[in-house]
Amino acid sequence: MSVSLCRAGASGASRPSVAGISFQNKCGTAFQSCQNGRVTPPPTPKKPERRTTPLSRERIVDAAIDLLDTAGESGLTFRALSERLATGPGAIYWHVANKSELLVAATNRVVSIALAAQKAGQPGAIHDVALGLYDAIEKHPWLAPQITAQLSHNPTGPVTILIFEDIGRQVSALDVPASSWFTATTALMHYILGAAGQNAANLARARSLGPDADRSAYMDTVAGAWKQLSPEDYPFTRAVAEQGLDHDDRTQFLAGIDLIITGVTAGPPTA
Amino acid sequence: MSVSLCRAGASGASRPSVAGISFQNKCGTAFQSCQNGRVTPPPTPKKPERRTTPLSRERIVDAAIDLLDTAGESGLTFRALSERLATGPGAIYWHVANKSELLVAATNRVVSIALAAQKAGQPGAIHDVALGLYDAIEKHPWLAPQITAQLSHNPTGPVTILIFEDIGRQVSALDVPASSWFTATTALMHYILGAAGQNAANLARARSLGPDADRSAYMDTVAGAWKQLSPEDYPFTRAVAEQGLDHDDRTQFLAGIDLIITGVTAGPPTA
DNA sequence: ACCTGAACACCGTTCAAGT
DNA sequence: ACCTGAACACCGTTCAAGT
Repeated sequence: MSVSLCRAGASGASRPSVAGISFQNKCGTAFQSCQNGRVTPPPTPKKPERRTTPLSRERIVDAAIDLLDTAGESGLTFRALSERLATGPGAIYWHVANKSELLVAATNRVVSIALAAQKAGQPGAIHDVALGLYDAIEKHPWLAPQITAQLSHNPTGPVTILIFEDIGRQVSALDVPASSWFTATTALMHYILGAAGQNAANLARARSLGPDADRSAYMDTVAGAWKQLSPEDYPFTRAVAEQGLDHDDRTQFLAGIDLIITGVTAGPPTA
Repeated sequence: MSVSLCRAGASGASRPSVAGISFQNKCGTAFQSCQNGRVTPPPTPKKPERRTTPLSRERIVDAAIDLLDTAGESGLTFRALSERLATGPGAIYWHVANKSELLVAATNRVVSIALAAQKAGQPGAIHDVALGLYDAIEKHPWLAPQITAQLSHNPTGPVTILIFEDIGRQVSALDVPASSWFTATTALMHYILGAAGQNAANLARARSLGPDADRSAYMDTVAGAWKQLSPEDYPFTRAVAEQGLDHDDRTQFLAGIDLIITGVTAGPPTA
């Protein structure tokens, strides 16, 4: 009964200990530090001497998302975070158990908002869900790796179920037998996360090459690199580079979605 | 002309500076440390006083893969690595530029071997490629996150091209227009990495729950957790849990592959 | 040419001490 | 109840010094 210290256990409600799954796998993921010399420091609001509003889990998660967006995965640090919140690093641990939990909360927040945006059950609803995630991932480049990691580390966790449920609901609205629901939802989910993550990374890298270079210029660069490959060893990659990489990322993305949906509705080829 | 120090620049050949792509994004990824208390220390061979064979890039990569396999992503440390190699941490930097490059080399090695195993151009060849990657990822649970990260960080890097080329070659052998090659290859690639990564993580977690619990028992646990969800909020996930999660991971995996292939060969639904 | 190992600048996390 | 900030046990990486 008597728990010695409340700590982040107070936030236990948002971390359901679902049915016999023990959370012994408390590893989160983080990108290793990336010392690039001059990364223009984000315009910190002059470090207010002491914070006026009290700390809260919500404010911490807000700040974490902000830091992630502006400074990347390696930018989220308890020290940087506490500086931005005008506290010591220890203070954060009162509201959040550890970095892993913070990352889960941040991911959960962003994904929830992204999925709440779209309407349900209409034709084209799969496109809506897919694009909702696509846009969120483009806006938050750290999101795709995070989601993937949380899918792996905690298949019964909130993020996993949020996404699985949302995509799956659209799949079940399709006219397909229930036996193929799982396969279809899984395939869509992995494609969406993979392709959207790839796109977000491309975009980020395109930007880092200078503000003048846009995405399509960058894609040309990639195609250019591929064209240098030896034709004997890499005939396919060269051929694809030759026909040029698609410059409209969204139609390219949706083409993949439609491909999978076609496969779902067409049914198995042999059986 | 005169390069002051050779260092890992000697290994520059394996790190092609492809066509105008500057490698300023030298971030790799690493899981944060996971202090689980008692992780049975791997049976280190009694720490030989001093190594007899000289260090080499190859031996370092070997040891890195070994460490990754036995101690996980967080287990790969320059200190742990140098201990296993009976050196100081600094010695490794003579043969390898940094941790990122080491991770790329390890990934490249494992992927190369996995893809070299299967025969080309036969019917069912896509299954062979897919299962080759699937098995490698199952054997090396750190592989899927690594491949994904390298896909994102370096789309013209060796790992990316190796996989893209191999899958794509099978796609181009299918009877489909070249215009759909890219979409099909991309969809297959993301599905394979996502699904195989998920499976590897499940397997690892199943094992960590005790050697008695096997994979299918673990899947039952997941399904059990899903059944606890509220029927109003999560009708789909509950329905899927109700019909039970597939216990044969490989057929489940291949079902997804076939679904995508069906979509490819059936052509676009509307256009 | 290759290796050594102390040192540096970071991390996440803890915890006695304050209010 | 909530916060502070020094301290701990790590990291990756560097580099003068050795052979």
